[in-house]
Amino acid sequence: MQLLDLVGRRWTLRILWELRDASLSFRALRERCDDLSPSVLNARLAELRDAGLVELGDEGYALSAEGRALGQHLLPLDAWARRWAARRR
Amino acid sequence: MQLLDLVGRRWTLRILWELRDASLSFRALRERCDDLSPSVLNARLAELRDAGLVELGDEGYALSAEGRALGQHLLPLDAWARRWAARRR
DNA sequence: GGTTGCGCTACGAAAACAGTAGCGATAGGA
DNA sequence: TCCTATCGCTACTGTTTTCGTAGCGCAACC
Repeated sequence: MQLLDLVGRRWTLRILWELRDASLSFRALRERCDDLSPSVLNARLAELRDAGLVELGDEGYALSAEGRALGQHLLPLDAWARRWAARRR
Repeated sequence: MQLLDLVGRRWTLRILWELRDASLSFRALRERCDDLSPSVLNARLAELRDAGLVELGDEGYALSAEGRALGQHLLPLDAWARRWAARRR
């Protein structure tokens, strides 16, 4: 799947995840992502904006309609991940 | 989510994806993944085995029961990804 | 004994990422 | 008007990760 080319890179999924239920400014987003380098954050945001999944509005960065749709499909994955994480400690 | 630490790295999702419906030998898996370096493949496989998602059997590498469960949750994501990829060309 | 395929390692070169400082723009208050 | 604060973002150096390639040790087969 071509989604892997986009999402199979460091920070990409994390950024989508952090934006899942709120708009965040560049700096706030950076803090949420363990203070990753602004250069990398900017590169990922450019890719995600280019892919039409994220957009920059008045209230900062937010998921687009498509980004939210993708986020919805991530939720069951998260539910599974939580059970998996709990199981393997 | 902690799954991101594992899956949010290059090749990890791709490897799971290639194993989704068949066992593959180390070398066959390597070919499917655009001939990625064996060192990286080995590192990812070690992580995935450590996470209990992949195991090495007589027929090569294959998803474990948990790995298959995760794969199931990837299918709707793939369906969405296909539509998304078609939409944005 | 030679060939074939297996999982895997070693190592130098290239690319990605981290860490930190700071720019230009905008807005608000003294 | 100047100071301060915050915004998105760039620049630059050093470390870490990944790539690319060669090849090892092992087993099976002829």
